[in-house]
This record gives sequence, C-alpha cells and structure tokens, in this order.
Amino acid sequence: MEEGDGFHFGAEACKACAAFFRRSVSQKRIYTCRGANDCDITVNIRCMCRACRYSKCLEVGMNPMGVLAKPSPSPSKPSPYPSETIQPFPSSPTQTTRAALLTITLPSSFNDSMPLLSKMRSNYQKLCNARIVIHREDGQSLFEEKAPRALNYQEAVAQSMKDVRLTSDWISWCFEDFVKLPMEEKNNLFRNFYTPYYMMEGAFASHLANMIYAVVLPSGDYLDMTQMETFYGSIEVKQPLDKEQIENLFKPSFDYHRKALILPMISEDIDIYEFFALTTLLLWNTTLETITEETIKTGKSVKDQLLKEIGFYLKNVKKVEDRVVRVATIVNMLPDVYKVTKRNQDNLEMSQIFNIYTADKKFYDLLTGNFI
DNA sequence: TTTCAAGGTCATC
DNA sequence: GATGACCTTGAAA
Repeated sequence: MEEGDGFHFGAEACKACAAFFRRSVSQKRIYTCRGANDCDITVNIRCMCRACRYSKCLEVGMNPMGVLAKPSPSPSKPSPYPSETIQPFPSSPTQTTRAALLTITLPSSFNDSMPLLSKMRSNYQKLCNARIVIHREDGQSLFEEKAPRALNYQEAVAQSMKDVRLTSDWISWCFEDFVKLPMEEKNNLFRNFYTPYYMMEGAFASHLANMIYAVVLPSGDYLDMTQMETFYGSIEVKQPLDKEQIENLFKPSFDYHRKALILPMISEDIDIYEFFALTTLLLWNTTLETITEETIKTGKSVKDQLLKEIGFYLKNVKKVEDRVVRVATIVNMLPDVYKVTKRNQDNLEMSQIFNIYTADKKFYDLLTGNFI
C-alpha cells in the first residue's frame, strides 16, 4: 500500500485507499478474490483485486464503523425531533455516527467468525423493519417516515403490547436452541427476559439518539423525562395527583434509569454488537430457579459461544486493547438493568395503588412476571 | 484561525 | 462503473 498521508477511519492510509474503503463500506460492496485471498497489494497493482485490497484496509486497522451510513437522498427531510426540545435532547454532532451503527455491515470474513452476533444483527434489521410497519400512525403511508413524538403512559403501554410479539419472534430467529426448548422453558426464560430487555433497549436507543432526558421506545417515539405530568396524563382519565405529586412519586426512578443505564451506555459508547451480547446474557439467565438443568446446560453453551464471539469482535473488529476490561464493563451493566427493572415494576404497582392510570391487565401481568 | 478527517464531486480510465 | 484528485464541511485544538 502507498505510504499513508494521514489517519483515515482509524488507520494510517493514503487518500485513494481511504476513498476506496469509504465507498466499499457505504455502498456495502462485497468483493470476491479470484485467487487465494493473498494477492499482493502495492501502489501499482492495488486495483487488481478489490477483495484483497479491502482485506488489507481492514488488516492495517481501518474501521468500517468510522464510515457513516449513506444519508437520505431527500435534503428537505424534517428533523426527527421537535426543535423546542433542544434542552432535554441536545442535538449531538455524533448523533449520525451513533445511528450509523445500526446500518453497518461487516465483511463476510468477520461474519463467519461470529455467527451468532451476525445472525442477531441481520435479524435485528428485520425486527426494525417490522416495527416500522406495526407502529405506523393511523393513515400513515408505509413510505413516509414517522416523526417521533412524546408519548403518555397509556400510549407507551399500547405500543409495548404490540411490540412484545415481535421481540419474541426476534429471539426465536436468533436462537435455534431457544426454539427447541419445551414451551414451559421458553416461557420461563422469556418472561424473565422481556422487561429487563425492554428497559435496556430503551436506554440503548436513547444512547443511539443521544437523548439523555428521554427513553426512546421501539417505535422511535419517546418518554420525555422532563414532562412527567404529560407522561402520566391521559386524555380519558383525569389525574388524581398534581404535577408535583407525580414528580415526587416517579421522578426518582426515572432519574435512576437515566443514571444507571442511559448515561453509562453513552459514556461507554456501547455499540450494537455489545448490546447483542447483553441481550444474550439477559435471555439465557442460567441462575433462574424455575428452569431445568437441561436448559441451564443449553444456556451455558450459548453464553460460551457468545463470549467467544464478542472476544473475537473486540479483538479484530473494534480493536480494543484491554478486552478483559471491556467485557467486564459490559457484563457489569447487567445488575443495573435488573435494578432499573425492579424500580419500574415498583412504579407500576404504585400507579395501580393510586389509580393514576389503570394499565391494560395483560401488560401489567407481563411486567410483573405473570405472563403466560 | 488552523488542522484534520470526514463526505461529495467529477474528469479520467 | 470504479478510481483518485480535488473540494467542501464541521469538529476540535
């Protein structure tokens, strides 16, 4: 390769190779080597084999994640967030970069070494596409982009009821071992998985959108932590409590959600594959008392595979120097996910007691672990 | 204000 | 259609 003229996508490279790498990633090109994947890539013959040129780019340390997703061709597209919400949702220069994490596709040589994470990645895209369909507003065309808005509690519950089935489908698409389990075992695992996962995904989505005072829901809509009375307000039900009383009741647990999950995800810059690792660990919770020895064995083997793959990912794709520390950072988020879940469940109990809003019985059962 | 690394454009092959 | 030189942009120092 030609001597580098500066840093490009995380590595010293020439401008030509930087442009080649940028195009390859942004256009998701897949190259095939006609030889044995060992072509000599030098200044004069670098154009002879694109597959090997791309491999060489990766080899010297160029990171596909540094390449932003191709922007939408429509420049007149409205901002996804209302302009008056600048204070709770600071617009971040890195917002596009974070969102781009969702669209990056790794070269197939990497995917072969991390089959589970790759499968989760491609199926997550499928899940996101399905969500666009089921969460579209009444009368909204499938082709127009939905503008995210702040939801009240009732609307959030209604959306979650729709989304739970998609999440269970996603889990089934990703884990053959899960599909093979007896029905009762599946229910045991999923029942204990869904609520913590829902909390974690909300925090992860807030991190991707850089919305530190909002929990972003699967639909793209969000819960505005700065407007608690709106969140607990409902058109049909009159509030028995005033704004201050509502804040006193619920604000601490929203603050806790922000401090324990959203802010750590932002400060650690958790990426999509690390999020999948957390998802896997949440699902295959082998310390549950209600599951059989057989399920525990299966769960352990899935988690072993996951740890191997995330190790590979951190080493070869993300190029993390101290992988042990990084894995520990990721795994250490799990207790906080459970703590936030517990706080949220307590909140729901409280809203029942004070009759602030009578949640759909099915959703209430789901959140408190009574889901069949 | 300068520097650097990103994306965009376009003549050339 | 792919490439690479050149240009513009925006963040950080």
